[in-house]
Amino acid sequence: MNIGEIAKRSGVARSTVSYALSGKRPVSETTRRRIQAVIDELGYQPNASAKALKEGRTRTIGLVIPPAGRRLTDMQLGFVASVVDAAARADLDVLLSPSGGEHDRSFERMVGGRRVDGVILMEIRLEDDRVTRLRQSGLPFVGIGRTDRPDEMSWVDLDYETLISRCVHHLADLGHRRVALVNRAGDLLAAGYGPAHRARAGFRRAVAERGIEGVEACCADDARAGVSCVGQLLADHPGLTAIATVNEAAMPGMYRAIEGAGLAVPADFSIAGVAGRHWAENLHPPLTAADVPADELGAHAVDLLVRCISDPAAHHRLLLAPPISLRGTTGPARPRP
Amino acid sequence: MNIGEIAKRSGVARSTVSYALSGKRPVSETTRRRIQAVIDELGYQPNASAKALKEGRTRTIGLVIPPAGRRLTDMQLGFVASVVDAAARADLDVLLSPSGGEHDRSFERMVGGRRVDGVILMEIRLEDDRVTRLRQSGLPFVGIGRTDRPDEMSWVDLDYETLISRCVHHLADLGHRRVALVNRAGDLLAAGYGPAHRARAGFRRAVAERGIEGVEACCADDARAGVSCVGQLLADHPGLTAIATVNEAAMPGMYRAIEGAGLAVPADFSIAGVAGRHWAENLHPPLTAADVPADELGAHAVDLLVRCISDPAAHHRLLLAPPISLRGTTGPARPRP
DNA sequence: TTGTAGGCGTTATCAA
DNA sequence: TTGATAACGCCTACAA
Repeated sequence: MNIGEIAKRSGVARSTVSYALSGKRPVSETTRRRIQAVIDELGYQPNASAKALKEGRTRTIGLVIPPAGRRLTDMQLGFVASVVDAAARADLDVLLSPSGGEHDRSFERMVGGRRVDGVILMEIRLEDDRVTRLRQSGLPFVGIGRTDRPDEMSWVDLDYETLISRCVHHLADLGHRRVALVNRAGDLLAAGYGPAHRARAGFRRAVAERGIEGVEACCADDARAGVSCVGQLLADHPGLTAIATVNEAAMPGMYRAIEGAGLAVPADFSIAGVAGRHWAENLHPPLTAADVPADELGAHAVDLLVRCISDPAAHHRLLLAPPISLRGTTGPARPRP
Repeated sequence: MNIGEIAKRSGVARSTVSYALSGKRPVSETTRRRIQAVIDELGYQPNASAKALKEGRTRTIGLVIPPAGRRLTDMQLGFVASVVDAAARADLDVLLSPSGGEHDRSFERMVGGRRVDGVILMEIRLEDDRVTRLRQSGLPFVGIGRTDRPDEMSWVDLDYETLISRCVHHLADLGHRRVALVNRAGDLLAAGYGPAHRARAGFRRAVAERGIEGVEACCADDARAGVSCVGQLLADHPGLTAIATVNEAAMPGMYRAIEGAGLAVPADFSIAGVAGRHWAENLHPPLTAADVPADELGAHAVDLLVRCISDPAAHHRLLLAPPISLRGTTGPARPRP
């Protein structure tokens, strides 16, 4: 079914059908109705490829997600869901590309084949080939996260450095003198993943500012790694009384390790972190954390991208530092039993 | 950058460039090389819209996911990831549509605008408008899940009826005489969501077969609902000694409620369920469950869809009933303290 | 108020 | 071995 068929059956020219649909030229009420009747009867809808070819835009945005090998965290899932949702509200479709570091066919198809009008890039590294590729392609794009040259692109990001720093200050205020950072996985840190680096930087800064002792550990993104990582920390550092963490996925395991060591939270041991609100609330006990507004982040990213598309020269940035919500996993420091 | 430009700079006709790229017609080695050099230099890649228009196919599949309002379960996330991954392996792109029951613009764009060559439909209801719409459109599609007329479409599904029945039999074998089913959310059941209905059917059948007492409860898909639901069950039914469940997301809460009632798992109380392997393993203690092979399901769906696309007349079906993995949350029945 | 015609970038048929 | 040309379905400038 195409516009020519509709035109023929309505007894008008193809252009008249087109104008009746777009409203860009007045069409008499009678012909408009006749055309509409035929369209309704046959269930016609313009072919998206032809339209995209003619108009030079696809009304589609690309969303580049981490490849499926490593499973997405709850927070990342929140981003994806909110991007898809915000795009749908703006009548934009979303094309997904699971692309990691190297050249990736689906990414290349999306960018090189001009399948999309713009791209949202998740899980950006401090140095990122995909950013380079997108810049040279001229396609508008927005990062959820930023590289080490943040002024050269548009992005929305969480201020992990500030957030972790606030956690440490909060713990120091409660009298904790020996605090550990449970960071993301070691390979992410090694690969130059921004949040892991910036969390470390914020941790070091705050620890120095307060003159307390800081211990750093990397931990894979799952509950079992959390158990062993925190188990090790507790064993190695008897004076440790608190943890600051950005590793959402490992938290259930961290709780378990603390409990397993015979410590009560927050009476004997404190935890503060950065996590999705839903995640923090559903832990037991609910986690004192800076609540990552995943929904907002995705919506903001779509919003910025739409602006980048209409004005490709401009860059837009948004750095969020949500406040810490006290939920009861932090308390006054007390020497460990 | 388009094929005409490449042709001009290579000093050949547009068709020659096209053939050099597709290999559908012999091109002399020298011209081929000359063309390739220009292509490499300019980084040319055919425009996807033009190609789709000409070829009549987009090399894209649509994936219809539940709208973002209700957040996806771990298992659903696994489906999405595996579909995207399997599609990427087959050099297919994935267009996402968050569409629930009613008419949805993004769904309509995808189907009516022929933006995709086929569709994978998640979270199908026993009666589902989207299935009706897809059938009339003639677009090949595969359901992850099936309607109450399963012979009229292609699908992959889990045999929830059999799986829950096996859980009940396993519990009965251990001597449990009073067993509860913790089903998915009540509104899902009311909306005619297949897995919830089939889980109930399997539960009732097995309970009848074993002549034991069954209690049914619906529970929203999150941990806190699990706490209150199981808390209520334990309070209302003192003789209850085991639970069978398909509500993955509520399980952490269910554990918590059981623990809160002073019961140990599996010494005092048993649980068996259906859950993603990753999920079951990461619970504490690890859950005895039929492991949903989410990765396989997604890959199978893509595979079936590809076959449906090449032969639109045929229907393909796949019903999976993975065995129960014993992990230590079920034990001999013992009267509750 | 409506019709005609050209072109978006490709692929494929027909000729050379 | 290669080139000219038509066609995919749509939108829109121009003409009537």
